Amino acid sequence: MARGASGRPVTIIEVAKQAGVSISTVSRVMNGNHHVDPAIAGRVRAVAAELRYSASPLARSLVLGRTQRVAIMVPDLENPTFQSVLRGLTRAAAKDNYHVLVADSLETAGEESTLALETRRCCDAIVLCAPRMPEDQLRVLLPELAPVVLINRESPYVLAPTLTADYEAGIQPLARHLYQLGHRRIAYLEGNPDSVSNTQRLTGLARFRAEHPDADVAGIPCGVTFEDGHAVADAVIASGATGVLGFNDLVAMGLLSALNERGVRVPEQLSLTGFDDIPFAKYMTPPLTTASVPVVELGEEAWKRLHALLNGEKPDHDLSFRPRIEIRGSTGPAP
Amino acid sequence: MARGASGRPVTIIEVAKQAGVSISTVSRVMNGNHHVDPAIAGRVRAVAAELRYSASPLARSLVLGRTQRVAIMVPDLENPTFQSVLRGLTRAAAKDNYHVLVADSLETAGEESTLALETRRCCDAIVLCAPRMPEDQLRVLLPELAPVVLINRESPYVLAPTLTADYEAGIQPLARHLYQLGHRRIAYLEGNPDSVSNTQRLTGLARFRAEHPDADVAGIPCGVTFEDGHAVADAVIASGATGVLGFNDLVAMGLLSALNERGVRVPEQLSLTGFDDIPFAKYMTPPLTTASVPVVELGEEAWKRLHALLNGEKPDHDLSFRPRIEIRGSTGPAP
DNA sequence: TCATTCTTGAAAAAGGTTTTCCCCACCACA
DNA sequence: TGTGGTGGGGAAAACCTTTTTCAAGAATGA
Repeated sequence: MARGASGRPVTIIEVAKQAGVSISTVSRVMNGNHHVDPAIAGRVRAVAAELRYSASPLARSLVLGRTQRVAIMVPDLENPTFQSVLRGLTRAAAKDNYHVLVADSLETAGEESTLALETRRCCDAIVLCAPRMPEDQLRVLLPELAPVVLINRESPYVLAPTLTADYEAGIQPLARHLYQLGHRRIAYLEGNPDSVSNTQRLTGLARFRAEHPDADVAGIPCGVTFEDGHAVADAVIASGATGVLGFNDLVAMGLLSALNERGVRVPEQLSLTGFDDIPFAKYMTPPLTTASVPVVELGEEAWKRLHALLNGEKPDHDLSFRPRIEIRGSTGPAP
Repeated sequence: MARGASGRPVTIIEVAKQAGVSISTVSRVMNGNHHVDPAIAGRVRAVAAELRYSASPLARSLVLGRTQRVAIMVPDLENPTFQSVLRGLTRAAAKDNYHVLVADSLETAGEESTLALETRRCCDAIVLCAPRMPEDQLRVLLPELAPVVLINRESPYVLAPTLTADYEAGIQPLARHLYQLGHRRIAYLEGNPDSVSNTQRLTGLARFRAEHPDADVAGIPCGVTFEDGHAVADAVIASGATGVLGFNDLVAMGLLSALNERGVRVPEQLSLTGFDDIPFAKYMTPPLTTASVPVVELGEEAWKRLHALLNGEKPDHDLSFRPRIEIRGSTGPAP
């Protein structure tokens, strides 16, 4: 930080003194106010540059009532999905001169509301990813958080811009894809039972089951991480399923890894799908058949809505991204 | 945010009025100052709770001169390495009630200094990852940024806590590992020519060459991403190398993917190593031999030093993590 | 010359808190 | 009863900026 003669950060007062003008004038110049003599403006700017002055964001925030900062709370910063949302948000916000504060709730369900509120106080708005927060808790939280954009879950009670991936719609083409390949015994590796996105997938699978009564779709409790997927390999094998729908790419990759260790060949003996299309999915061996969710764009769209909200404009319509099936090498004809 | 009768956020003044005490007393109570009558303190706390008052972080920051916030600037938020550092930093800082601001410089070399300075002004300290910033630029930047912790590059001129991975030392066991497996024609997929970490690897390889004059180590210009690794497959094959050292796991995985497409079997026809041991490396098929760098801990250690700096304490010694070789399935005997 | 417009300055309010300084009351001791 | 000390509480300064108000002076046009 630029320090003045006093050794402390240089303030607007010193610039004013040095330039021989009033504080008002410096402020007017720095904020692009028109009614100021170009000659004086030039001098002020020169002095400001020489002193390396820039207004204290803190003081500015206080008087302006905005911090040029938004936050995002994610359940797990380790998850590539949220990393991508964060990236999309950060880059989009940066273009409008906003910074992004990141909060990792670590899925500590009890603290999520508190953390969100506390984080929200430091900035102008917040993006909330809380897939497992109980509905009634969300309901009281959201109004306190406004402006807020919700990601990956809807709240029927409160009006907040919401961006989702349509997991219910997305899982069906994957199941149908397996079905068309001849798979009749299908296993679904379940995510967190109390997460919205897991419920949606289950609903989608129920539809699929209704369409295809001859298919047997069995749920296997699993989880959301590599390790979870890795751990259920034996259960999968024991289930006799020939096609497996992973809750997400991570569990699919974990399972794939465990299957390799056990000598089970994919897709010859077992077909496997993921969900999300994280960057690594297409580089697996075999490349993972999955449903792609444009998470980076989700982050960007979140910013658009936040930005609109912050400017008192009406945000764009809610968006539900329809996952797009990406057929790759991890699925093949049923044995 | 809790809003008072006026519709605006409730301030310390309203609490004072409601409790029939002065502003000072409320402040003292809220900050745990001892010299206050327990009865009054109780009343103040009750009123504060009822009004859902909590002090404005902005105003607090202004008067306290600290924001309880630190920043991290990374060259590319898409890179799993920096994601992990961010995660380690965020979680460690959260334990001490600090928030983390994230800035993605996007490797726009020209703007890096400006972005860092601007970001730094919003918070109390910053973690800098700028592997490609020219030395002289870093030299003038660092003093301006203090308190600052440097990640993955040292600056010989300035005293700032520095955390690095010893890429020079780390690449040698990988090369030796290939050598011991009989590989004599070895290719190194180069990262960014102007990045410190690439230079260090080259130095390490020079050492290896000196040790093993009969080994032929050729550099192949590549890059740092999946796509870069994927793109050099033909050049690698044309080089006649039987062992390949990737700049990092990403290029190794990209190359692996391209080799699979071309029917080149790993490790039977070609052995391949990565660097970093990102979470996905061990789930590849075959699992990637690599050198593991504890990036999450790097983020945590960065926080420790930042925290010390912020409290006027002497930070722990600089740390250079010696990468640990992880031998997995992607390397095997030379054909 | 007069009226109008433009530019600048001075001063103050506002934003919300912490902290320093001071005062008052109370207690103990002489 | 007077004095010194102590502990608790209030007033005000400080943090730094933007914005508003008011006034004064200069320049311009009629």
